[in-house]
This record gives sequence, C-alpha cells and structure tokens, in this order.
Amino acid sequence: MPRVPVTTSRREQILTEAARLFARHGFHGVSIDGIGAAVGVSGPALYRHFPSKEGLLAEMLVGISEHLLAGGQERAAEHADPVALLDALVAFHTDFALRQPELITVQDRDLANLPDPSRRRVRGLQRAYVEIWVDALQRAGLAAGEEAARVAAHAAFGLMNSTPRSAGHTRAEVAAPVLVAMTRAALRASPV
Amino acid sequence: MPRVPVTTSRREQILTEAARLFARHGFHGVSIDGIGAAVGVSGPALYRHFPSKEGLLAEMLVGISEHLLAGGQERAAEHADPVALLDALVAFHTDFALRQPELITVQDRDLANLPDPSRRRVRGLQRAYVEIWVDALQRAGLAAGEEAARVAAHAAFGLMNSTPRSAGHTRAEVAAPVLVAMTRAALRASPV
DNA sequence: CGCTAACGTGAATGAGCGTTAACTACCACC
DNA sequence: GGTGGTAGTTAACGCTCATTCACGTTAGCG
Repeated sequence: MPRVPVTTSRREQILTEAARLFARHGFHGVSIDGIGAAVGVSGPALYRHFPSKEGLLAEMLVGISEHLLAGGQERAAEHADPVALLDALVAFHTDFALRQPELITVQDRDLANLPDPSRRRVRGLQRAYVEIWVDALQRAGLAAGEEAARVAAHAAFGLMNSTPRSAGHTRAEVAAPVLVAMTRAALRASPV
Repeated sequence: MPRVPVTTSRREQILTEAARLFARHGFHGVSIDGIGAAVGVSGPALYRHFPSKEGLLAEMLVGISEHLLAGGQERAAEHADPVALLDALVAFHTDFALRQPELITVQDRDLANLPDPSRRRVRGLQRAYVEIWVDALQRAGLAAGEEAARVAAHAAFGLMNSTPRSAGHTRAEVAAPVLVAMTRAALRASPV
C-alpha cells in the first residue's frame, strides 16, 4: 500500500535543494552526493525518488514550464483586451521571477542538459507560453510583425528574469515596481 | 626565439571555438578533447597554449569584462550629459550582444566555474562597468535611489542580453532597433 | 649544419561521479 | 506476529575526463 507522507514530501525537499545547488553551480557542477547531503540523506538515496539525475532535472524544468504556461493561459482566459492581458502577464511573470530566482536561473541555463524527449517537452511548453505573449503583442498593435513581436517577448523575459543577477543585494519590494514599470514601458516602445 | 604566428593565432582560434562550445553545452559539458577536435588538433595540445581548462575560461571571461568596461569608460569620457551617455551605452552594449551572443551566454552562465582569483577579477571589472550605468542613471534623475538604479541597470542588461534566446531565428537588422528602443524606453520608466 | 624551441601526438594516470547491488530498519496492515 | 513495501545505508563497478609524460616533427637562426 502506498504510504502518503504527511510532512513536506521528500521529493519536494530534494527538488528545492537541487534547484538551489543547480542555480549556484550548474547541473554538472553538482554531484548526487552533494544533493543528498543538502537534504540530510546520503547519495544514492535519491534513486528512491527519481530515476536518474537527468530525470530529476527533467521534472524540475517541466514543472516550471507547466506552471508558467498555466498561469499564462489563465490570464489569457480572463482578459479579452490585449493591453490588459499584457499587464496581467507582466505582473504574473515578474512575481514568479522574484519569488523563484533559482528556478529561473536553472530554466534557461541547463535546458541543454536534458535528455532529448524531456527537452522537446519543455521546448514545446515554452513555445506555447511565448505564443501567448506574441499574440497579445500583435493584437495590441505593439509590434511591427511577428518577428519583432518574438524579439520583444524574449527581451521582456530577459528584463524580468534579471532578478537572479541583482537579487541578494536587493529587496523584492524595491525591485518589483521597478521591473514592472520598465517592462511595461519597454513593451510599449517596440514599434518606435 | 619566440616564433610569431602569421595566421590567426592558434590561441584566438581555440578561444573562439571554446566560446561556441561552452555557450551550447556549458563549461562542464565540453571536454578538452572536444575543444581540440573543433580546432583540428587533438586533446592535450591545448596545454601548449593554456595552463588548464579553467585558465582558458578565465582568459575568455576576463577578456569580455575588460572589453565591456573599456567601451563603457570610452563612452563616459566622450559624453558629459548623462542622457546622451546612456544612449551611447545602450548602442554599444546592444551591438556587442548582437555580435557576440556566445560570449554573452558564457559570461553570465559560467562565472561560477572560475577559480577564485580570476572570479574576483571578473567580478571587479563587472562591478566597475555596472557602476558607469548606475552613475549615469542617477545623474540623469532616472532612478529613485541607488538600489533602484542598480536593479534598472541589471534589468537593462537582461533585456539587451536576451539575444542568445531569440537569435538563430531572427535577423540582427530586425532585432537591433527593437532592442535599442525597448531599452531606452525601459530606462526612462524607472521612477514612475 | 645542427641546436633549440614551438607545437603536436598518443598512451598512462588518477580522481570524481552516476549508477547498481546487497543489505538493513521501520511502519502499516491482515 | 509475520509480511511486504518504503526509504535508507555502504561498498563496488565502470566510465569519463583533466592532466602529465615520453616522444616525434618542423622551422628558424647562429
């Protein structure tokens, strides 16, 4: 019979600590023993919870992508007006980036270390998320063509995802309004 | 007697190919043999040109940081007006990011893999470069306090450095004006 | 011509690491 | 109270990889 753990699942604990370590040292810079030590068990115990080190990374990245896409779809369903939708997307994404800087870091640094099927999965989810932004930008008349809209969307992500670089010496209460204002202004500027 | 190579130095060749490979697979994802193969020699030949794999990375990252800082100082010397200086900085940085996306990628992904003294060196150079931006932003009255100015500077870097993410399926002629316009607008928006 | 230094090569070494195996303790449940 | 599944442990295996070594080859220069 499957025993359900009452406390925070060991799985979650491992995912959290692994994210911290991956963010700091990179996927190949962290050993299985290192992750184990961070959660208070040792080495191969991780194989009770994940099929492999790559499998752990896969679950992490797929989780992030699904979370972002779900949030995006939710906003898209709520807002018919593209300008209002963009504002909601900016708020949502900024909040996530400020709350989970490690996940942001791992997401765009270690995608290349995924085994092929998972990588395709993540790429697909990411593409769908970008598409929400691109579509909103075009409907709002804020981009001259699809290519420009795509550049603008990635640029907005880069801006909002800059938190890991300035985090540590910055409080979120200061960073959040600055990032939101900058992103909104940047998006409005695309066509010139 | 030191023989001077007439063709492009083998050193340069190695640095270029290593940058490409590091950008695609990460520092630990590339082997010495792999780098050697990319330049047509095999494996340990690299030790004729660099003291170690980490030494190679160090030279690469220090080179980038010095180049950026030099460019920043040059612009700062040319423009007394902080707004004009910011425009020049944006143009300079965007141009670099579009021309050398691999270097940008490696710079902010593999800093952690540097041996300690080099890492300190790079961090110092980066800090000085950021300081030029922060100073200009404050003199231009475009940021409410130093903390906000620092967040804004990093956000601008994130925006301009987004090129590696959208590059490949985007032409620089399209991306450049979009990025410049977005960055300028973003910087003007900080205080609200 | 012959010395020397630069530049390569291929094989050997040794460490680190992901993964597997064999085995143990605990806890829920019939 | 025994049984089975969950979650650990330590030891061992095998592979990859950075680094070193012993050794060739070329090309300038006195």
